[in-house]
Amino acid sequence: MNIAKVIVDVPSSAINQTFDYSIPKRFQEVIKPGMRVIVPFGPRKIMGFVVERVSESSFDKLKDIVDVLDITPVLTKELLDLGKWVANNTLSLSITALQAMLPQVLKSKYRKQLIRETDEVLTPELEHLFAGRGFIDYEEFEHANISYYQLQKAIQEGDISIEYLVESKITKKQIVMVKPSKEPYLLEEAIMDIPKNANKQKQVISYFLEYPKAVSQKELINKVKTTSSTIKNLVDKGILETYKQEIFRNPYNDDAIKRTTPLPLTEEQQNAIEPIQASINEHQHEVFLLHGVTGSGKTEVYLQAIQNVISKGKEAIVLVPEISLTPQMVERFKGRFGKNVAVMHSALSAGEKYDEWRRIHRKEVQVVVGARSAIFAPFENLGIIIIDEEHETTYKQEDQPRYHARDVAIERGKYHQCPVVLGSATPTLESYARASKGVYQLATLSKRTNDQPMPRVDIIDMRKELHAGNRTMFSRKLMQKMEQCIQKGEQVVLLLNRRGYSTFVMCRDCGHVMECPHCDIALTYHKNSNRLKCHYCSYETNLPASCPECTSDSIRYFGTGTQRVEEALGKLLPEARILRMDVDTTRRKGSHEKLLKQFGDRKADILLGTQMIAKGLDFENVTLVGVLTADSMLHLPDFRSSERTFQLLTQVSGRAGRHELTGEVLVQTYTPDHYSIELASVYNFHDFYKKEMSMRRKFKYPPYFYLVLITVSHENNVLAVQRTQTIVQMLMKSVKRNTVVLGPTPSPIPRIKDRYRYQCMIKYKNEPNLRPLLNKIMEYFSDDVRKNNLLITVDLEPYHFM
DNA sequence: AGCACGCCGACT
DNA sequence: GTCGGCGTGCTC
Repeated sequence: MNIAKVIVDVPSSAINQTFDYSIPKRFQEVIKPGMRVIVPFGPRKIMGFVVERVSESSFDKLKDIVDVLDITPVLTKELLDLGKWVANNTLSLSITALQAMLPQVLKSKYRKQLIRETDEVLTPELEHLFAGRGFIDYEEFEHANISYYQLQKAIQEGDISIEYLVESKITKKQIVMVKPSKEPYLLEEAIMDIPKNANKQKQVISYFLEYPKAVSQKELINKVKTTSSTIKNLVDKGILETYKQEIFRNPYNDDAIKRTTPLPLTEEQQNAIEPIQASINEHQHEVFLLHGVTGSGKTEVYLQAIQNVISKGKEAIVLVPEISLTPQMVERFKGRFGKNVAVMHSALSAGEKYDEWRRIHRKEVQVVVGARSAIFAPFENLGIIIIDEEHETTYKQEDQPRYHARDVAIERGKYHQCPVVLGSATPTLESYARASKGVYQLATLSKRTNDQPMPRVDIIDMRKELHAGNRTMFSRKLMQKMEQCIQKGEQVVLLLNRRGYSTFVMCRDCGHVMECPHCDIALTYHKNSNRLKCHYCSYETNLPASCPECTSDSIRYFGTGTQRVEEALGKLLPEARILRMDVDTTRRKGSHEKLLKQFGDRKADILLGTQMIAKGLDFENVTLVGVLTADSMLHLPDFRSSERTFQLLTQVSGRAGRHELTGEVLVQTYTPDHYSIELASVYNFHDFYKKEMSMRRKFKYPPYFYLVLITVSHENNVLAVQRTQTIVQMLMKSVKRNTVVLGPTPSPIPRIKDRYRYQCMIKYKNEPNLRPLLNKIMEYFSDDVRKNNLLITVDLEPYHFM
């Protein structure tokens, strides 16, 4: 078994296979599948994952593994297999799938160096480049204006050699520790020898007489009220010694979190949790869809199921959408399970993420709460996987590997024979349909735990406002309600559904809209910099003083950005204190929490924001929720737009009246009779489900059909269409009769970064050979991709169509 | 992907 | 003879 099968770190379809290496004697006891190794690959050295150990290879010129990067495997057998599964199911490369399972810092960086091998004089240019040094970075050579030929000759002569290095990005946080280097009785003697005036030094030694254990320098300085120079003096005298110790960053202050105990469950909760507990106890894989209205206590069900899992010595993964992974959310889990919880969140630094990952890897925790990628937590004894807010699209990764965390969860659930719980107030049609068919088990929580009714929702027809002469973006009713609310000292949440709308600049005379010269999309106006920016490439420009088309100077910005709403609101309600929450005000780490805390402390009357305020907020003093433009995403080119609208309205309505005070919701819209808005306003998920299902059936969309979206892009418009056309033809030839192949269609954004984009959509019910077929197509175009800069992306079960 | 190798054409 | 620019094929 002295041969290792290795997946090497080369993201290319030509390299998407294992390579065999022989394991040198010194590593034979060490190397296990799942470890990262360094292997020679052509002239270079690169990182690779050992996936298997075997005793024979069909390749006869095996090279040796040159180094091992891990002491224990970073990937378990299960995760290696899961990587293969992910690669197969998303048409991605094995190496990409494996890398996606690990924290960023475990990725390798590569460096190339030139080594001087002789003392003899080199050419003047090369002498100048080395400037007396024994080796230099290859980059330096590239920047210096020296011909490659010259270097090549020096290499041939053996005067210079090239070295390929593999480097790690790992940074381990270290602190300085101090401890006495003598026995206590010797310390007492040492005190005598300290000069009379060196009081602090004596105090430090006395400290160690009392607590002879090692202590961090920081803490010591704090306790004795001294400085590092005192300690350094004692180290120089040989009385103390310092050393560095690696510590784990803990971004959350666990001790400050109040511990909670399980709450008594309502009858509904009890009914919901019983089959889940049974699945845990009987070690049976099953998928549960927990359909619970906002405020119905889904989290308590999760917590008590996890409690059961922990008590069996097993582990739990909880996935939460990125935006609702707020400190409040984390506290609920840390409050119940304390230090037994790791948190994986994109707001953590790379080092912090690595430390949290290691806590899981070392089996120091049994629970991980995290965003999408936490589904790959290296647990070996999973007892439950929970996906909260199951309908959120952030669970689908938008770049390679394009996996859906829900699918991965179910795959892991099967392996570990444990339950997977999908929770939502507004389940996806896909999941609800499966539950209806009995593929998933459905559990329903229809009542709020505080027994309050859901807040009343009023739909306001904005067309009538316009007819009545109200040109502001606030209806008269909303204005009146806000005023009342603020007078009573209660708070308002205003949602601006900005997707599909942004502030664009248009000439009032000729109608010319400022667009990006590289992408077919309107530029977005940014007020703080007074510049126009493209959201798809890095292009930006100054706001022109006059229209570039007709030179008119009546060029204005339109649309309803949060900044504009804030301004308008400030004029209409000058006495109101407004807190704005959007990408601009929450970019800085921690600012999200700070804003929410301010609002919670009633430092503002109105919280104005985008999607991010729809999720998980729980403020007792909020009695009015206003949705400014409910239909802004209804007209996006996306078959899920009705579903998304329904989900968002339901989620945001749940923000009002969560406590004693009753809440009220006002929904402004230009399409008041659209079924997604009407049915959301009466909390009628069932009728929405039925109506939307009939639409999906009619237009052949999920859950009735599966989808594949192929996007082709190239600088040359004609070439892009032609290649898409070829793909469509290839598909048509091999596909079943009831399968639909659409295209070539220009992408909703037809050009990005000067590349023209075309799409092909496949709708199918059953195509067992689709994956090989798609692989064949990709293979067919591999030359065009390599030489011609053609780009083809295949997205199985897409969630974004732009 | 990233690298070497080799062929070719331009320049001195 | 010297140098740089691509196109091609390989990596255990």
